[in-house]
Amino acid sequence: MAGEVRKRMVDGAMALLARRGLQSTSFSEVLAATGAPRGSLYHHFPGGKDQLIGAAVDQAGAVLTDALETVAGGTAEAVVERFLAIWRIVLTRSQCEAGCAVLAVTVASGSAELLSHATVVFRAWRSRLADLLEQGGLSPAQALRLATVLIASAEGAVVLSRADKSLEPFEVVAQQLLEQVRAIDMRATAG
Amino acid sequence: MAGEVRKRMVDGAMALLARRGLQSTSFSEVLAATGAPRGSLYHHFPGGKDQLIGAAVDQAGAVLTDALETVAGGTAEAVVERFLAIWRIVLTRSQCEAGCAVLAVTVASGSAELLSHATVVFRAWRSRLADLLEQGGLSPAQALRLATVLIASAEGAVVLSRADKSLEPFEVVAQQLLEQVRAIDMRATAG
DNA sequence: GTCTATACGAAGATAGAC
DNA sequence: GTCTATCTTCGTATAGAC
Repeated sequence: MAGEVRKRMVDGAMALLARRGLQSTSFSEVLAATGAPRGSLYHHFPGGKDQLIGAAVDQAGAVLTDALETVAGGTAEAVVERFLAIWRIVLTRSQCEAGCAVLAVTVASGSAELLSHATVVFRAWRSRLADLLEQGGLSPAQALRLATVLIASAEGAVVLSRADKSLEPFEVVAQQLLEQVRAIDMRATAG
Repeated sequence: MAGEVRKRMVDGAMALLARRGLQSTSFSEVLAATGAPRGSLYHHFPGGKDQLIGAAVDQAGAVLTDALETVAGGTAEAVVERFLAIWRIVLTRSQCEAGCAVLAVTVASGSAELLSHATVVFRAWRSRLADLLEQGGLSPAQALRLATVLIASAEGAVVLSRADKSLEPFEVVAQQLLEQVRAIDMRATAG
């Protein structure tokens, strides 16, 4: 297939971004991690590294939104649980050595164009999460607020757990977020 | 003074880490940003770049804990407000282009030794914040939980605001954190 | 304690053969 | 579409004069 090698490269870049940051996500590392041929790099990515990283950020965005679709139509609590579960998997699978590729690019972005990819992905997450939470019973305003808090808290919690090499900070934050959505649900049900 | 040049270098490294990440915090950039003499680098930091970055992370930790001391003895709400105000200043002063130096190192750490500096700083923040919140009226367990949530949420919110080039995501999260500490306070007062 | 010069390697990017 | 070879730039690190 035509896009086979390209996909391997994007996957590799995404994984490296999440684990080691923008600096270490070099062409050599991507090729070593994927076994992709070096000669294909500028064939698939004539724009060079920025194009490869941009594609990796976009894909990281799509992977998460896709993973969220399994709870479309569920309760707000189920949406929060699903979102947290995704990040918990990232941490556990990597022994707390990997995190978010989009965050990694945001805090180390060399070019404005690359940063704009991260901007778009975060906005898309926020927007989709808000939709799902609204479907789950929250008011539009509540849904948008909670979506923002959810992304910020989870991203920060993942960083703390990486620094601590322990799930504990993440679980403390996860617990708090679940209590929060339950409290909103209760108020909505009561009101 | 003996430590004058060294301090300028650490300050410059800290600022660059917060704004552009670990990759762009090169010796050349640090020297260009500080006007410090190149010949002094390995005199003050025989351990090379890791030692300089390690010192910058340590100092970033100290800067925040120092800034928190002004609310020692205040209410839990005042502690939260102060912590948020510190990050708000980082964002506003930089037009949302700077964030946390410790986070930057955590997600791009090249060496285990460097990561351990970040580990220590995050733990120190958490511990000191929990102390202050406990002094402000929270139970020890509540204080530790809120300190963790506070750091995670603020760190994540700063990243979102950087990606969005807008204070809005940060303010949404800040509002939520303030409501949270007020709710705990009320329960404590009522109970 | 500071300076200049330089060695060394890594990374991004390009050229041209196959 | 892939490969090898190479060029340039940059960043870390060292040496040795002042």
